[in-house]
Amino acid sequence: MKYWLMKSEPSAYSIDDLERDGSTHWNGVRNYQARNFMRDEMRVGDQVLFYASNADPSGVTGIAEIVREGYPEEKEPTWSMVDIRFVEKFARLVPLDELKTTKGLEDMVVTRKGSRLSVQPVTKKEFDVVAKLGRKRG
DNA sequence: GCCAACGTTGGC
DNA sequence: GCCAACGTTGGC
Repeated sequence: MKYWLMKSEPSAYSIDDLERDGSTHWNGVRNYQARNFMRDEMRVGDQVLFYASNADPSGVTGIAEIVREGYPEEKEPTWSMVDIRFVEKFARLVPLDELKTTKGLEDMVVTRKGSRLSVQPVTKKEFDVVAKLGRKRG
């Protein structure tokens, strides 16, 4: 099983929207590297850290899961999408600041300066550390 | 809203 | 194939 981090601006689509909808199509990704992860590497059951970007503060807000593997967008088949479903909303948002200073997360892509990749791989260890932080009441 | 850090496009 | 111009992302 693989682990991922996917970004969304909460003004566009938040963890609350995902909880309400149950599942959603993850379309609109227009970056080749991100597309290739979705098209080639995601498998049903993979776990996803749901990240709120451009937020106040930005950070991880919960967990989702891949329920449909990469398939082409209808109007622009160059691009791919996956389907995800809601798994869990964290007890608290884990801010980017905290990710940067938490031991064991030094190599997370999202903590690197200038990392604009909206779909990123994370390790199981990183996933577990973040999930533990999110479940802890702050 | 600003702007640095990217990724993409297109002229040459 | 280079690289300047342009567009976008996303932290702040």
